[in-house]
Amino acid sequence: MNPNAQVSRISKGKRTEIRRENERVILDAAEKVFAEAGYGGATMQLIADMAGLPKANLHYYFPTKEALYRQVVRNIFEIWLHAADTFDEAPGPVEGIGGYIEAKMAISRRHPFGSKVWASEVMHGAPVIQDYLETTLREWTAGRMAVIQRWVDEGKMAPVDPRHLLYMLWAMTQHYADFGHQIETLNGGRPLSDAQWREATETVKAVILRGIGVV
Amino acid sequence: MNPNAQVSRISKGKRTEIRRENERVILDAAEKVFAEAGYGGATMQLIADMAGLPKANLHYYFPTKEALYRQVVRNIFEIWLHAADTFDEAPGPVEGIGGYIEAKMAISRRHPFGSKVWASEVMHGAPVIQDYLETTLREWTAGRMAVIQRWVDEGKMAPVDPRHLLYMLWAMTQHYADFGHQIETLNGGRPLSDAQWREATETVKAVILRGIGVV
DNA sequence: GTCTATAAATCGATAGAC
DNA sequence: GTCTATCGATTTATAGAC
Repeated sequence: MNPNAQVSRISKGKRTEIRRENERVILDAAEKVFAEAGYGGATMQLIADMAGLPKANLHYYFPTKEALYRQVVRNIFEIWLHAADTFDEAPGPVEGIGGYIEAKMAISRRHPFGSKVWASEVMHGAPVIQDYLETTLREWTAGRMAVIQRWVDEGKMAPVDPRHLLYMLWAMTQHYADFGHQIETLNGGRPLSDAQWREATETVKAVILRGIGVV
Repeated sequence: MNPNAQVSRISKGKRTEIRRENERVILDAAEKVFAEAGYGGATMQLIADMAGLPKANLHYYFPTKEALYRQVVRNIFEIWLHAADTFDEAPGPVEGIGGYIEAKMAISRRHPFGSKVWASEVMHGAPVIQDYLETTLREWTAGRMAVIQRWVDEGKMAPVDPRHLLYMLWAMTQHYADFGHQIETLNGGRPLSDAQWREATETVKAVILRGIGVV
């Protein structure tokens, strides 16, 4: 019997589909385990159990634990980047910054694990995505700072330092994901309801938009 | 020869002093290593090297890695708690909340490792200090929310939800410690200067105080 | 109270049958 | 492409001499 028998029984397209589906299952499990246990605390066995696969299969799809982690971080980074489309198309700070806050709060609710993995990566000195910080993120930041500065120059908002305003927006919106456990505990042990998420988003928007002098 | 010979050569007070000094050195090293590597990534060997002691000595002063970690987290928690003395003695939100922002920003600069250990602990579900969240922090939060609500009722500030305002203050001030590496990278790889820390603090204060309608 | 040596457990990664 | 068994390295913790 040929040990490669399955190669001839399963089409190339089928194998590609199996690979894509397994990679997705593994990445979802890895994101959760890395978020809840940290990189050092996460084990391939834990991720394998969460994904419902034998541990060896993880090494078949991702050569090392670090390669798997790297892919998780990259996926999150992509989500962050596209959260600011509202920024570029907005006529002014009310729509631009208000919309950015709404988009980032929605991401915090939808991708809490990804946000935590990102926070953990940065807190530990960005050993894996340092090059991204120095290239992509730096350019992204410079572009948005320019937009904010233009609004200031046009008199559309109070003269606020664009850099620190961006940091404030990142901090407040990601806090609801990264410190979600603390917020949940202070909410009587219950996750925030739809109404409470709306309340949080509206409060952040109200304070910031008033704080930059546009309402 | 008596193996306890040193007991008779060293006084009880001297031994207490040695213990206190060694515990301090170990705790300082542990705070830094836990912050930079995470709980799972930190090893007793790394902490011992950082402290300049043999690994076995750590186990002499702290029975387990978890007990050492627990003490590090507790120390940080105490620092957080006393950061809000300005809150209680202030006549209004300008001094109270403005002073709180200044105090928290100063702590972020002075204790960046502690802030990161706390953030990491909360992000991973607070396995060690969950009871503190449910008791001390909950009471602390309720007390400050009452003060803010009183200011709102007295017309001293705009009607802003006290709970989410507190979360915003925590998020923005701690961001400068927890995401310090990212901020440093976006600052050309250099730590923030004295002037830049002042600028950051003033920007946060200006936006928040204007945002709650007191300036 | 200090330190070396080591026991006991765990983890990342791989070999090799299927 | 799947899975069991296991190797080799690392880690927490301790034993025991000094």
